[in-house]
Amino acid sequence: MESVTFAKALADETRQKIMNMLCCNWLCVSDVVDQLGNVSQPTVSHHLAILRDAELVHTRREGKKIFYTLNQDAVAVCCGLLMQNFAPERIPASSIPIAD
Amino acid sequence: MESVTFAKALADETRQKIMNMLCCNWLCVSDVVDQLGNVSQPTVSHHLAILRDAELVHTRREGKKIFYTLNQDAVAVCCGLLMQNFAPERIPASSIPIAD
DNA sequence: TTAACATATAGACATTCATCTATATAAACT
DNA sequence: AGTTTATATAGATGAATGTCTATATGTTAA
Repeated sequence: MESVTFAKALADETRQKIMNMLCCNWLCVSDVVDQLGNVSQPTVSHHLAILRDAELVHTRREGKKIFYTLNQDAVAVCCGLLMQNFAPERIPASSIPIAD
Repeated sequence: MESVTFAKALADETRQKIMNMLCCNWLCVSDVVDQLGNVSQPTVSHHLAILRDAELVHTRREGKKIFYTLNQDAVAVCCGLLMQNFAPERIPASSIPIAD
């Protein structure tokens, strides 16, 4: 089930902090480590790997550094899925396709 | 952080199955147990308690039975929060309030 | 007031998970 | 080639979590 993977990726405070940092920004691993301040580099790499496996980040290599940014499209799709599954009566009728 | 509680509540397949059953339906605990088929009654009660603590279900007592249904408003609010936090560039401009 | 039924709680157990230290891999520079 | 820098992986450890059985709580009926 796809939405479980998504939920598990979000189910940790440190990971959500990282996602916030990567939202609209490209940061390398050491930047994330510095901005968090209280988590080791391997732990950050571990969290990034979970986000990568869930396809919630984009990656780019630049020399020794590897940059990450949040994949907002994936987040939007997953949130849409959650809405369809768990809040179908709160989706505006205008956004529901007309059957033929 | 509120969105972590939400994500944790969703971060289990059995719990998402239960949420699906309770979406648009009022079911009592034993109904959920029967429909799941492979989980004990205390386990179902445990999952329902987690959903209740996260305020994701409504509850109603009827004699010996206690009925649950999904709180779709809460789901919609939480999904909206996730979108704002993690997909702000995918929110249609029309839905962004105009500053004054 | 017992008995039966529905749900919740307590305690135990195995698994998952977040974190750390130590080390491996990979790239750039001298 | 060897050193430095950046990131990933391996292994260990404690905490959190999902599940079960046994039992307590609460409600209805005889």
